[in-house]
Amino acid sequence: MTQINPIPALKSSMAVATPDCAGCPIRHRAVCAKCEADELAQLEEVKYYRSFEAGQTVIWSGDRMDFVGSIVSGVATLTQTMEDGRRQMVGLLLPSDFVGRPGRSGAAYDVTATTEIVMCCFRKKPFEELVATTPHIAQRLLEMTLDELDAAREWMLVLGRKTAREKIASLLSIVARRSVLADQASLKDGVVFDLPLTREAMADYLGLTLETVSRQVSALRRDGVIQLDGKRKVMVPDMGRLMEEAGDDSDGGFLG
Amino acid sequence: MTQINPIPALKSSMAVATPDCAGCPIRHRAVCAKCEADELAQLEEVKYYRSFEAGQTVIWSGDRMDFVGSIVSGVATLTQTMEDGRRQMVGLLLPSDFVGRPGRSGAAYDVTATTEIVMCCFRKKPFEELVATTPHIAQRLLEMTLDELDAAREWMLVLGRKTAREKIASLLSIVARRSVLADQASLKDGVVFDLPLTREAMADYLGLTLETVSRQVSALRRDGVIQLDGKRKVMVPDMGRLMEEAGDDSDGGFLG
DNA sequence: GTATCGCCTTGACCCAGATCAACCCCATTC
DNA sequence: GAATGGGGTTGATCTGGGTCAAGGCGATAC
Repeated sequence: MTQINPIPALKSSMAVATPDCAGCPIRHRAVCAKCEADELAQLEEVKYYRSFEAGQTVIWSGDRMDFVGSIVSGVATLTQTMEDGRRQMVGLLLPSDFVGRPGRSGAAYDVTATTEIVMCCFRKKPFEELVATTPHIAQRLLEMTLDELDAAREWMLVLGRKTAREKIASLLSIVARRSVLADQASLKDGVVFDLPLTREAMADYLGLTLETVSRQVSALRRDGVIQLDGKRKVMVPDMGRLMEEAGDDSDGGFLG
Repeated sequence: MTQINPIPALKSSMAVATPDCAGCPIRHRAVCAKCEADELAQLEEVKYYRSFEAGQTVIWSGDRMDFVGSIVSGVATLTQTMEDGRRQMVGLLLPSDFVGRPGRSGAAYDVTATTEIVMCCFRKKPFEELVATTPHIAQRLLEMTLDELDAAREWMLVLGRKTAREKIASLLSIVARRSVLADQASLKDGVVFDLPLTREAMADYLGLTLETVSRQVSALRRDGVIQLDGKRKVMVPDMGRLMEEAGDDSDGGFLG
């Protein structure tokens, strides 16, 4: 079961992204300018990068997990599987998202790369020591975990009470918001992004079948809520409209 | 909207429970024996108790929340509501569960007492200062938040992929496990507990209608998985059977 | 007593989304 | 360029759970 890839040499194509480590939990979502330098000094010796190809499993549920880290680029998913094969995705990991659970020895979910990804990892022991001795780090992790908890609870509403069409719109809306933030693009009139998930992965996230996903995506296209360029490139002419379709009661601060 | 009850004098009937504060995040789920005394000394001056009657709202989503705390006795719920009235419960708060979000100013969900409850509260400012200066506290909170995140993700599987019958069995199984732990009762053959939720509340938790909840509860009774004494008292002759009905792939350490 | 109210149950019917099945599209590979 | 295979679409049909409606039951009020 356990399938740990050897730590790969960085490809030259990654060299641009890695020196700044956009997804590093310490640096990117900065804890504290004052102490950041010291923290990094401590961490550099236990920090390393790993990359995975689309479709590869990063770690299986139940396996020992001797690192924590975050996504630098690409998209990964957290999924749970029942004995009879029913699957539910419980998290979508985009760049800057944290992976791993300080204080826990095993992985609780399957982590799978859905695109090629690069992760910034820290060996778990020294990272935990840092957490134990540096209040700001534990606070920062608490902050990030609370964000994840909010996201999980928002998703409970999606899973429990929304229609298939609203579910699709909710997913597109979330991916659009995150992608756009990353691209620093202005918007309000027209957002374009790549959908990094297959129809099946979308179905697993939304608690639907892939056929229903396909039908509802087609319906949203037919109704002009989205436009498609190929299967994966999505254009949203009016984010407000999309968020209405998602049944959101606010724009989440996305629009002016 | 904002509805804060005056802090009530403790009833004599509570006096038994409160001095030890079973639900206190610092004490009950102890952080560290060594420093506990100091922490408590700091906290006592900002710690107080509040009680609410069944049906009362503790705080509304969006309201300012100037305290954090935990449930000492009784049961409360976290719910989210859409504009059109669809409701999804996103958390069930049992004794020892934490309420509130350090570092956040507003409540994210409606918190409602479903039975009479007693909470142990801390004023938020001083609590946050303690968190900022005491690594163990932040770590303990991180630990508790990770537990909640796991629970939320487990619930995503329930909401997204389980049938109505499995959903009911999952809920009964969770409440049974928590109640029994609290009672220190032995088990393996026969568990009895009170279901602190109306059929409607169960429906809101499970993403079902109250009619479906009623039908499936009846079906589980008819099939001998549970026995009912009145509407709320539940007897489970065989926890293993119940967990099979819930579709759980493990007993969660409950048996054997 | 009986009226009222909140909560629950049960039945009849309906529909959103699942299931089953055929087919399309397009990138690889030989 | 034919074969293969992994996504994706679309249609036909089925069904689990929703919706609507009619009581039941026990507690409190008069």
